[in-house]
Amino acid sequence: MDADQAILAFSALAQPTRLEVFRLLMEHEPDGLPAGEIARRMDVPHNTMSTHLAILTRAGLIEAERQSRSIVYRAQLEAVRGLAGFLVKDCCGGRPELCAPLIADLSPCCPPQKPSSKEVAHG
Amino acid sequence: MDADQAILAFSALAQPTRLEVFRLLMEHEPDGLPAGEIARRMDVPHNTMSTHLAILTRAGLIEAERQSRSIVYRAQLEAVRGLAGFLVKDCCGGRPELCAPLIADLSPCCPPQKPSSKEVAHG
DNA sequence: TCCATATGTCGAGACTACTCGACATATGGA
DNA sequence: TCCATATGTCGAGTAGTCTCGACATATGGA
Repeated sequence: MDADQAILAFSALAQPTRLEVFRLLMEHEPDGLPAGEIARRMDVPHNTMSTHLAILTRAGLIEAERQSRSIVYRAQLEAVRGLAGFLVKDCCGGRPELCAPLIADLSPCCPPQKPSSKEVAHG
Repeated sequence: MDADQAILAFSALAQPTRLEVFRLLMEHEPDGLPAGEIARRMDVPHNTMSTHLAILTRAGLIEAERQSRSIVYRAQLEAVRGLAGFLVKDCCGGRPELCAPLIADLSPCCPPQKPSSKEVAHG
């Protein structure tokens, strides 16, 4: 993930509809959702949504695959990894003392156990 | 970090000059840099830079503090933590199996070792 | 007060993004 | 081929962003 790619990703996520679409597709991993279904759920015209989906795709955050008449979109976990890595690693810059607490704060997000309740305490 | 705040942060970082300024200020933690120095280093007019700095500040990514006649800007590590957390935790959505590998990829970025010969000095 | 330095704010032009109607393309079925 | 469904592309209007000259504000020194 270089700076140009990061800017593409940041731009793509800096728009309410697209951010919600991305989160929606994250929830629907690994099955994905067809374009029409996404547009319906977000209450956005299909052509407007098509533009947003193209921008997210160009940023590498989602990927399209045709399934019969539908085109199913899926979130790209690799992109999230790359973008979060860019944010955190970039801050390191040879200075782990800055970066370490950032990662330490992320780790409790995914404990090696199944969460029974939805509580996520941060702060 | 809620969605609105995340969008502010993504928008702020989705611009080449601002992304570079943010990285520059990360390198200069915890001393920071005065606005004029930032503008000079980036070869950008001072008023243009002032606008960019205001946007980064409004997004919570940096903070200003007056020191005599200068206004010194510093990166906010808390914001990086929040944004990276939003990216990764948000992907969890009650599904640690998605999130865990993302964090696992970040961890080796900051091994628990001290920087040996590379002295970190502001130049 | 006056001046120099340091930074912020305003306004306008150029550029870009968002939206959506209209049309085009692609698939499946009869 | 014809039709219905599903999605993409184009064009135009509106709105927002980026940039920078000009001016305003804030600090320190004499």
